[in-house]
Amino acid sequence: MPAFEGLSIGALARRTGLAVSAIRYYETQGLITPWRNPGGQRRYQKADIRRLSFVMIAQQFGLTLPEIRQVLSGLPGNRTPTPQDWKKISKSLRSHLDQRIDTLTRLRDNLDGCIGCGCLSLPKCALYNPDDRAKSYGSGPRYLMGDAPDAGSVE
Amino acid sequence: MPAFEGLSIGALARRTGLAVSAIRYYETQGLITPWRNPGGQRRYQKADIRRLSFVMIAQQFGLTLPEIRQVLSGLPGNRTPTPQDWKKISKSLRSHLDQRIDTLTRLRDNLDGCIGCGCLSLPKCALYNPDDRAKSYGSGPRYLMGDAPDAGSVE
DNA sequence: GTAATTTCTAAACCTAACTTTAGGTCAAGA
DNA sequence: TCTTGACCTAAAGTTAGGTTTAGAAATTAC
Repeated sequence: MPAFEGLSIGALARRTGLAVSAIRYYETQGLITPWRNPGGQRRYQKADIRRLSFVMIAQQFGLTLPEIRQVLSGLPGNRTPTPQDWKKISKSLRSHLDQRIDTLTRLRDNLDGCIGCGCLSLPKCALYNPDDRAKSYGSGPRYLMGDAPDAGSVE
Repeated sequence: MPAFEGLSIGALARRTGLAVSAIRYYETQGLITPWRNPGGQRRYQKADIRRLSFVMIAQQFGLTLPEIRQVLSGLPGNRTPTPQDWKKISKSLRSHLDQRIDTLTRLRDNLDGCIGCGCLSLPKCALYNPDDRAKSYGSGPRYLMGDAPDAGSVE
């Protein structure tokens, strides 16, 4: 059996279902690091199939590429990852996912409260300034669904 | 009490916490429709505060602007929406949210299965081709997390 | 030994959801 | 009235996550 010469980028693309251009792009983002053959073409380890599959799964879970890079940095750099290694970082994925589910569930419950109580216009509405507001909206508090405290009713 | 002359875009921005530029952008996307004063400046109804708040909430829930436009089209066009109207379209938001939570929960359970059984490299891994794969990856099935059926083990 | 594929790089292009900029107008207050 | 701040339009810029294009070099297939 001949020495393993590495997968070409096209072969890796076929094995993962990714586009060749996407694989090159992931390289620029530090998600995968091929070596080059004498002609300058990229060559990949078989373990990179699994690595890219992990990237795809993590993306379905809503992680950004920088986040995925962070998670992948939990893999050993000096050897091919074992199933135990993958198990470990999969758990880190899982906690990401748990958080997102919690957030959405909390938002849903808040929305239910608003539907139930008809308070859609009140500053004390449960939707007001939930923890999950990502942005900071400039200075001072903001009142979702309608009214500032001093503003009377919405027409 | 003088007639209500409408809110300026700046006033609306202050009341909702949105940037003026965002409100103008939402107009191009058909999410809000101001009228113009004699000088050509935009003027908004007070009910538009609630409308934009709804947009912001729906965005937190992960809807795109076209989707939000669709949901908002459930509001009456000929009169100011009542609390009942808002309640109705909030329920439509809720079903969006339920779907997303279901999808994520299913993905999480699949991931758990993979962590538990150590099958991360198997084509029969629960992560293989879940219903939630958004894209179609070209021709034929794809094998996530590593191996094609004929491919031997990943190194 | 050719011809057909693949791959290479660099740069431009794409969508979503906005923001920023430039140059000019409108409105409100002292 | 004058001046400042708010507003106007159009166009270009921004970020994420890629794709497309162009022209050249490497590989593979026959």
